[in-house]
Amino acid sequence: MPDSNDVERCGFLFVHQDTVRQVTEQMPEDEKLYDLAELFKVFGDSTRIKILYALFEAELCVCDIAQLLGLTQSAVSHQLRVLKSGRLVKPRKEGKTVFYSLADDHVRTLIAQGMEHIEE
Amino acid sequence: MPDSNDVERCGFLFVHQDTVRQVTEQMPEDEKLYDLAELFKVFGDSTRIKILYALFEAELCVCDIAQLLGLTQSAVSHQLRVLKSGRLVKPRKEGKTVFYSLADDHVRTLIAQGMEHIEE
DNA sequence: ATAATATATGAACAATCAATCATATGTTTG
DNA sequence: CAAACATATGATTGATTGTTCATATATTAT
Repeated sequence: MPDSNDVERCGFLFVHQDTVRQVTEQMPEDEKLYDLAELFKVFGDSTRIKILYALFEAELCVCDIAQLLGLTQSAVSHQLRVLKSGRLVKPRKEGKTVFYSLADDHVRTLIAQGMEHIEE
Repeated sequence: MPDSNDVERCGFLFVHQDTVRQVTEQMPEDEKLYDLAELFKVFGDSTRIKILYALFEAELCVCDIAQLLGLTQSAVSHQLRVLKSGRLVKPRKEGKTVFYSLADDHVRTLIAQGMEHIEE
């Protein structure tokens, strides 16, 4: 029987205060959860995934990527902007050309982990 | 100077046929890339991220999650449906109550990796 | 059987987003 | 300087998405 500290709703929640406290305590702050969702959102588009995969093997310029994936230059540029603001790719300017490469190894790791889940 | 096999566009692409071949060869099939994007899309919402975090510590029923996160039962149910179809959570029915828990460890790993990227 | 409870589902609406088109910026070449 | 080229950006549009509200389904209790 729940004691006076317990708020009984749907028969379960708050029946075990310690579990609730544990869940609440380990929950990161809202802003972090929001940022995390934003990060995954960047991965959540097949065009951007393709661009990242293309950059797995080589540094490529915008035009290269567009040709390789059969996309318009504009579409690629817009998506690179998203990837860049998520710090997943980084640009290197060389004259009028801009080469993009993966920003760090988290990109590879995350995609690899995702693939594992898909393929299991 | 590019040889006859090279198609010169924007000055770079197809200048090095081997790089292009390498990029093309390691690129997974379109359907897999699409599925991968779909998976990340599931992680790409702060409500769903919150639900997953709540399930890190404990198996919870729909009503528990709703109360814990200050959401309506309907909203939670709709999102659990998305998480379930992405095989990120699994239900366990007990009478009229349905308890949800994380489907496997990829969820934890992926979120942990994402957090690393956010926090660096 | 009826009421109460927990969850699921369908329709509707506002918000977000990716692609497109047109154009701007910036760099090199003649 | 003007033309050509690589990339970036802004506006628009069709499509997708998360929440809400109302209701349906399923299980338990009276």
